[in-house]
Amino acid sequence: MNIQPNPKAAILTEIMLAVFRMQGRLLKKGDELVKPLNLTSAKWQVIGAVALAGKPLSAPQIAEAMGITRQGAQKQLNKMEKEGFFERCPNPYHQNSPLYTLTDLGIRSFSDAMALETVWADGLVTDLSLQRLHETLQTLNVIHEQLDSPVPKKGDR
Amino acid sequence: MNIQPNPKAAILTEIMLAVFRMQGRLLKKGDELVKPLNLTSAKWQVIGAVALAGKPLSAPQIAEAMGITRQGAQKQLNKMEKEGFFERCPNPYHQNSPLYTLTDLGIRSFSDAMALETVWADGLVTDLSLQRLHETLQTLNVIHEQLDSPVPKKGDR
DNA sequence: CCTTAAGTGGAAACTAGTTGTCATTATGCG
DNA sequence: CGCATAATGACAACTAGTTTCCACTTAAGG
Repeated sequence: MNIQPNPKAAILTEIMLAVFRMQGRLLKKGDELVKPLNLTSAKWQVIGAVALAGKPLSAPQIAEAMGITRQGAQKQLNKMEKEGFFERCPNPYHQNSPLYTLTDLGIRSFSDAMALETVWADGLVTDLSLQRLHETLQTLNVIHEQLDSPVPKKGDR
Repeated sequence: MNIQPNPKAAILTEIMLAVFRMQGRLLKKGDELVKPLNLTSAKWQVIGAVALAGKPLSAPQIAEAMGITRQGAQKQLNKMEKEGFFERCPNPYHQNSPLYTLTDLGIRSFSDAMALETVWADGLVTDLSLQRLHETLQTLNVIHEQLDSPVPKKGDR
């Protein structure tokens, strides 16, 4: 099963696979969690981006906060505006690029989702120490930063 | 920024966000890495599932190994058969459900991808200890197992 | 046997994201 | 001011997965 010579690289491979598995599971669980609020994981993330910014954002700003393309964010925004989670308000710096504000419904949905998520998360971490969680987060962040650097060529090591 | 009362749950939330960010980055990097082999991350994963099993698998078996639905796996398989990575061979136990074998091209693609991945992974883990990586993997696995249990009700804690 | 339930492939509609193109709207520089 | 360039929204086509339905095979029970 383990064909890779470097044991650290082998574990990293398993971490990558764990990340894939977790992502799928998290999205599914998230969808279930916020379904009563008429939300999906994706919509929840859009609302979260604006709520955490604490001010109206344009579509490209939301995209950047979420780490997706501006077209992807725009798609969700167009739907969510019709569903009443957001309102457009004029952007003083760009007439063609409105800012998106959370409506009352949007604000309420976010705080409801946050409440659900807190209860859920509490139940997941009982077996793990704070120290352990900290280290894990830090490790993931280190790997994530490394992912920004280019793929090394064969002669580079 | 941190509105959650339980510090462990708050860190877990950040771990979840880190997992989302990493998943996106990993897929993008994976696509770049195996593009010279005429592969994508998704196809690489399908090939990997069969290669690691060491024997031909049916579509539902591949789906289970990958953690996706059988229809999702079938879609990739139908495409990849046309592209010459797989061959169908008759399933003695189910005439309607062929087994998928890697062709020479499929086998070669997998080992080439593995070689590329090893070089890449080596470069990502130089800053991290084996111990640290082990603990991270273990933590992720604990969280993943917890994700299988149902969302706790308000009275459960 | 026959019938029923489970497993399977195929196809369609859907979610969520991507890339690419086009027209319009800023922005900055000469 | 005017013009090249960047930013933006709209739209279309694509990837990768999901759910849902239908039809056919297989397995198990009476």
